[in-house]
Amino acid sequence: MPPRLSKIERRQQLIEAALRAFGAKGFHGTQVTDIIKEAGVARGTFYLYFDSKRALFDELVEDIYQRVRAVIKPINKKDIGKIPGEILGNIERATTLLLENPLLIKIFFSDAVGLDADFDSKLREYYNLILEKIRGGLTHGQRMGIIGEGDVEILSLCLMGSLKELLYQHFLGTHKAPLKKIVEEVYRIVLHATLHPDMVKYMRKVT
Amino acid sequence: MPPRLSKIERRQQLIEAALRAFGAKGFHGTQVTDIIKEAGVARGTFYLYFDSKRALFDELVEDIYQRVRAVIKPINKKDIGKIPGEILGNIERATTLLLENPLLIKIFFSDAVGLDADFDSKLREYYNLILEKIRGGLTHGQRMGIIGEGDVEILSLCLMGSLKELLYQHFLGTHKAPLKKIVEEVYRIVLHATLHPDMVKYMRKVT
Amino acid sequence: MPPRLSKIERRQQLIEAALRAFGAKGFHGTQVTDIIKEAGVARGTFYLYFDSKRALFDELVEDIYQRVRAVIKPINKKDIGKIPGEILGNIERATTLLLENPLLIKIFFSDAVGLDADFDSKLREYYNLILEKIRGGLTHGQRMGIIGEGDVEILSLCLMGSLKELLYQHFLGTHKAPLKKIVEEVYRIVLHATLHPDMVKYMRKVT
Amino acid sequence: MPPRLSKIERRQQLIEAALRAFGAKGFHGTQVTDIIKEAGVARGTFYLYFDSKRALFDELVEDIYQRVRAVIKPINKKDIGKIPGEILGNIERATTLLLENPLLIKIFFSDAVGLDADFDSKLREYYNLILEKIRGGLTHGQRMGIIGEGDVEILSLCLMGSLKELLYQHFLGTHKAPLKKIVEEVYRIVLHATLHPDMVKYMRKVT
DNA sequence: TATGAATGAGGCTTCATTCAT
DNA sequence: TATGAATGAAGCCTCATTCAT
Repeated sequence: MPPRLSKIERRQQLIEAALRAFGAKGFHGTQVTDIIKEAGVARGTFYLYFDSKRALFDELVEDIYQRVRAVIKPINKKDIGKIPGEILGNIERATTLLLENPLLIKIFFSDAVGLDADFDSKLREYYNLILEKIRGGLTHGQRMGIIGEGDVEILSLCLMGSLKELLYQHFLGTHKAPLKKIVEEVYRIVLHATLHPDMVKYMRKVT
Repeated sequence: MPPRLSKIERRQQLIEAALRAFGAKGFHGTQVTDIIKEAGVARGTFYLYFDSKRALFDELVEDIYQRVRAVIKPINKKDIGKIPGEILGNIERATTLLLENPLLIKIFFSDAVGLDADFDSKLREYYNLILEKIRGGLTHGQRMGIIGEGDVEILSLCLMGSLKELLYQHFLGTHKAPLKKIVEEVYRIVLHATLHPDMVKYMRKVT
Repeated sequence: MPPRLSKIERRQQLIEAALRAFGAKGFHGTQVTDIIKEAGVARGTFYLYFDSKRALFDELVEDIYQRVRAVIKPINKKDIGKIPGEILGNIERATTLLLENPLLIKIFFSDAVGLDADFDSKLREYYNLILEKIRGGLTHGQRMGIIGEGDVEILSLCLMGSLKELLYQHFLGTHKAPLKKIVEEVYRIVLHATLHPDMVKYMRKVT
Repeated sequence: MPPRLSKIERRQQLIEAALRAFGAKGFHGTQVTDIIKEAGVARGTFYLYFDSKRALFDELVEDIYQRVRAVIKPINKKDIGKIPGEILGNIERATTLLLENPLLIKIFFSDAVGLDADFDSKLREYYNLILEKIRGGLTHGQRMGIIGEGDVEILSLCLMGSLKELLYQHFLGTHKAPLKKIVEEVYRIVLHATLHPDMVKYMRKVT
């Protein structure tokens, strides 16, 4: 009775159902029953496409991570004047991606946290890869005199933490500012907190 | 075998065992069995002190929250010159508390997240209360010309997010800077990101 | 191993296993384990068909009650001469039903008694509905001069009590008279205890 | 702190507490905790006086049984004219005893039923002893021409069933007729149902 | 490929009883 | 004799996964 779908479509259908279910109730709060009801398939069908509930979740998280990475472009360090704009672009694209897919935020920032030791270390790895990009940018910027003094380690954590918090609170509905506003403000804060005083002129231009 | 401890001590013993267990394996990963083994008491004893595994966890989280709140002192807004120092004090005390009790961080930032809808909303409430303090301080600061322009809502989220991230990464072991260093750096960033340019002279004094 | 049975059959199989188990050991003496062993299914299967051990028991009792009610027909009060025969028919049908299903008796009269306050009040309700029928019949009979004087309330309780006791003792094996004998004798007693002296001629006819 | 009581008083205190507790919630619904709270003693104290919750319950039931037996006097079969009065006396005393101690009814008729196979057979024994008395009286009465024809076995079960039902419903509150009324009516029914027609004149005298 | 009934290990909680003080 | 903290066997229910059709 469920319209015959190709293997890929059926798989996608299950992934989307799981996304909604995990997003709504978290990993532990979601039962396989919830997912198959949402997808409108039988229990056995689920295991035709995924090895386990956990395997599906892992896949979901990995996918989210890849999508985030994909929108973060390396910054062209040759042209100083363009750097702020490129940073801004990265922030904007990542933020847009996640804000447009609130469930991704919920799952990545909340369900995926504290699942178990194995998973936590994988998650840490993900964050580290993103952090490295930020760190790399900052270090480079300091060497070039764009970025002001300060501990790059800590600074990058603060940047990531800020972004995570903004996204998470946005998802929670506590703070429903429009995307554009968020991006602008984050950008302003980031630059204030990081830019070398002499660079403020570039900053103004962009904002 | 051990009616050696007073009721209060036994309770404390269980709380500490639970703290370790939850900290190590998260709420779902921790069985009552783990807690009682850790504490060295019988199964029934656990339920003599707590209604359920969940009730104990709730108590733990509530307790952490209360301890954090307790170290955050209201800022005396009369003496402008002292404000940065008082902010610094708050950051320092909260940070110290959590860094000295890494399990608190793990539980509050990770296990407690995404547990279920009910709990999430309670957690959100907690964060809101802390956010309100930050927001209040920033707003007041702006009116007095201490804090620069910018969206207070977003700024406060960034500040909290930064702190959370630093603490969490510290717990994860990714970033094991000494307490003093963290506090200083956070303070520097916070002020850079928030202070009105004219206030920089006060900032220098403190750092 | 057995997806041999239809959902309805499996359900019935479980009901019968439960009937035997409850009949043999009472509600508290019966574990879910007993029922599933008796039925030869796995633990989870039980909960596939019933919400809980208690829910199954409730259903059983409700079902017994419905079956008893179903055999008790309203008495046609137009034809005086037929009334005794119709009363006799009701007694006979109810008695037959229960004697043929001794476990029903055990469960309804014994296991179900004193289970808890909620259940007791439901049971009371059941008995009241049956009592009302008896009371109604007696009152009507008195108005028509068929039934002799006497407190209808008390009389109806005695009638029901007599029947309950006979059935229960029959189940206990204390008194294993054949069904026909029991029905006749009950009928005789009931009529002696209730009939108006002038009605004795009708009574003789039937017996 | 509980006023020093003699062993016997403390025991009695526990028995009364248990009577109330069992009466209110049944055997299974009553926890040792309920009894000791009601009695105001410590947990260990309970086991100083009774081997187990069950042992206490058994004792209670045995005691009820003895008290009922004690009020049922043998009937002097010499003087025909006095027999109805003596029967009436027995009914009256037994009824009075139980109606004055509603908890006894609840426990004996409800909690004690269906407890387990062992107990059920003991209970059956009790009832048999009482039934034997009734049966004996009826048989004797038939031989002397006082009691009419009919199966004594069945008749005696009906009598006991009637009494049990009246008492039970009285306890349940469904039927709160005054003691005197109940006794009279039962007596009337019993005699109607059992007496030889020629004996009606004696009956009238007593009522 | 799809179904959904069946499985059973796993985990939570209860409560009668014990025992050190 | 009294206490009450501690015990742990027992029992209920859940839910991810399997498998016969």
